Amino acid sequence: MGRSPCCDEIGLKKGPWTPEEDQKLIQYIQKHGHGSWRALPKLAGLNRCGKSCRLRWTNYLRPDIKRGKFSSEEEQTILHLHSILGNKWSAIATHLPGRTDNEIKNFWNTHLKKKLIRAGIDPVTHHPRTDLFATLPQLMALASLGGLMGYRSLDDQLRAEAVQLANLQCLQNLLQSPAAINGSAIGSITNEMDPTNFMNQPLTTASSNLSHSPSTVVNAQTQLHHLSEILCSLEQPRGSDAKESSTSIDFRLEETKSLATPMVSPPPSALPPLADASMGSGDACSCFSYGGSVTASFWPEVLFDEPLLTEFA
DNA sequence: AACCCTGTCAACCGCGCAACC
DNA sequence: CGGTTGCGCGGTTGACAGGGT
Repeated sequence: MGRSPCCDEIGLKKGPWTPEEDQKLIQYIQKHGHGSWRALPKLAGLNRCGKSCRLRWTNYLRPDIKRGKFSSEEEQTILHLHSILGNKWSAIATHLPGRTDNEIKNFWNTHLKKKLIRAGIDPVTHHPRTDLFATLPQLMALASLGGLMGYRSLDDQLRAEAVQLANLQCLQNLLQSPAAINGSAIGSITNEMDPTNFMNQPLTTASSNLSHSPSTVVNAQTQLHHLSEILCSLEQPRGSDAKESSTSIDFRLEETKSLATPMVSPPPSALPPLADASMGSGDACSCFSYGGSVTASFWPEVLFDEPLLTEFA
C-alpha cells in the first residue's frame, strides 16, 4: 500500500491542459505507448505528474472516446447497470464503448441522480423512497411553514403522519427479515392486506399479522422508540402538555399508538415529495428505504392527493 | 450591463490494491 | 515477508458557461 508520490512533487503544473500539452502527450503515446505513466511526463517533455497525464489521456485524448450527449439507450444502460453494480463507474463504463468512467459518473451526478430523485426513487437503492429520516426535515420544515400560514392542526397532522410512516418502517423491517418471516406471512400482506390500512394500524396490531421472531419485534420497537424521540422534538413548545422525558420503550410505544389510532378512519395522508436530503453515497437513510411492492403500487397516487402538498408545490 | 445563481464537466485528491523489489 | 511503487478507482472541487433578475 502507499500513495504515489508523483503528485507531491513541487513545480509540476496543475490545472487545465493547453493544446500544446495535449499534442505532446498524444504524439508521445502514439509513438511509444504510454508505458510507465510515472516516467512518461519526462520522456514526453511535459511538466506534469504521471497521474495527470494518465487522466488526461484516458478521459479526454484517447482516440476511441465518444463525446457528446448520452443517448436514451445509454441512459437506460447506465440506470440498469447502476442498479446492479452501484457506483462502480469503471465497471459500468466497460459496457458503454467510448464512454469513460468519469463521464458516466458526471452524467449520473448531474442528470440521472436528479431524475430519479424527482421521480421519488432512491438513487442508491433504485427503490421508491419512503425513508423517514430523509423526509423528516421536510416534515419539520412544513410544520414551521404551516405555522406561519395558519395551519393550526398541522402539528398534529404531521405527528400522525410520522407515526404512520413509522409503522411503514416497521413493516419494512419485518418484511426484510427473511429469518423472521415465513413466506405465507408475506403473501398474506402483499396479496390480502390493504397496505393503506396496514400503514394506519398501530405497530402491535400490524405486526401481529406476521409470523416473526421476538428479536425482530425488538428491533422494530427500537426504531419506533428512536422515532418517538424525534417526534417529541417536534412538539417542543407544548408547555404543560410536554411529556416527561422518559425513555421507556413501552411508554413511547403506547404514546405512539395513541397518536396513530385516529389515522385509521381518515383518508390516507402522505409524505412530502421525496427530495434528496442526503445525496452522498454514504446515505445513512438508504438502509431504511422501502423496497417492497406494497408502496410501489400505491404510493405515487397517494403522494399527489395531499392538499397541503399541492398548496406548497 | 452587472450581478447572482445554477448546472456542467475537466481535473484533482486520497485511498486501496496489486505488483515488484 | 514486509516495504515500496505504480496504477486505477470513486469522490470532490473549482472554473466556466449560461440563464435569470
